[in-house]
Amino acid sequence: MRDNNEMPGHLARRFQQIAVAVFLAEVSEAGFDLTPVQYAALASIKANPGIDQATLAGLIAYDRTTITGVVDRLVQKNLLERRASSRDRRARELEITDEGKRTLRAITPAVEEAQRLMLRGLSPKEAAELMRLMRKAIAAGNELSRAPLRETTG
Amino acid sequence: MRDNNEMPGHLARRFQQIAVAVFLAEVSEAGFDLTPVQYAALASIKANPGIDQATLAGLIAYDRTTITGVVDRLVQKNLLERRASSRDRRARELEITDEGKRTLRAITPAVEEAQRLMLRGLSPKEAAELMRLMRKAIAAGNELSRAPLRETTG
DNA sequence: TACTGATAGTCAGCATACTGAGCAATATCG
DNA sequence: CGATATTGCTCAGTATGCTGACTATCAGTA
Repeated sequence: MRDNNEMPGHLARRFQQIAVAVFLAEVSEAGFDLTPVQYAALASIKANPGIDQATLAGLIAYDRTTITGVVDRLVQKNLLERRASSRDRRARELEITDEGKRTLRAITPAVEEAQRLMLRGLSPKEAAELMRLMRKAIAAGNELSRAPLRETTG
Repeated sequence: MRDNNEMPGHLARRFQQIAVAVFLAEVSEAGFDLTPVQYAALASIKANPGIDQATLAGLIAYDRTTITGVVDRLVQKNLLERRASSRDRRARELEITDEGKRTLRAITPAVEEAQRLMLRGLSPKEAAELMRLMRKAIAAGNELSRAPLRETTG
């Protein structure tokens, strides 16, 4: 069998596994209980008030069915409000609450530290190169997953 | 907010998301129903007959509790046998079945093609560099997840 | 041998992620 | 306008992955 270390799929999973562990550890240490996708959703909603779930899903490249549950839990935690859209009665408009904004501000240093920590084995130049190569591979494969990135907000 | 494209955690998740989608698509097209972890487990057990679950988990860097379910499903599909160890009555020895060997052989080209496809946006040199950098980052963060890689078979 | 600690496996519970299906509402085109 | 296609969201079902707890067993030691 081919060595796992020669399988990009294995390396991708492993790197992401560590990234998630580092994220949760830093966030937990800072006194918060927020997952990576919950953070990404919260930040995107703050930057795009009133965004609907489908557009949000496209912005952070998550499946719509996953976003339903994520938003459920953020609403449960009083970090988000979900209300019916007036323009399109199928859609749900998402708005961050004051508590959501406070949480986002307070948690950001831990998130930044986590991003730094997950690359701690690399020099700054290597870290930049890793990110460039991941971006390039991702761009080429964007349409291959069910949840591609969609850059448009409208 | 920092751009998602500047967050290594986001890029890691996205790359892995595409890697899994490509893997499942290729394997499905080849007529099989096997997930990445199921493939990794099957291949490791073939290479290490009679391995116990904890050692297997260490070899492919999965959590023990995840491996329990994975092995359950592989046994269900008649690709594995799980039996009590004679040396250590806590342990379960894992053995690949003939059908498991046939499946592994038949599925390998699809798996190789998936590994190639998930890097299709990169030149060979870039692909090699991406893998080197992921390996380096992973090595530095190995102990940060609950399921670190353990290279020993004994 | 009795005690203590570590290890192998499982389980309950939770949160992603996916497939496929379904409903309601909107957009499009004849 | 009316039929059709598309879109936004949700749900059921399945499979990872994790935390924390539990049982059974083993290993080391007083």
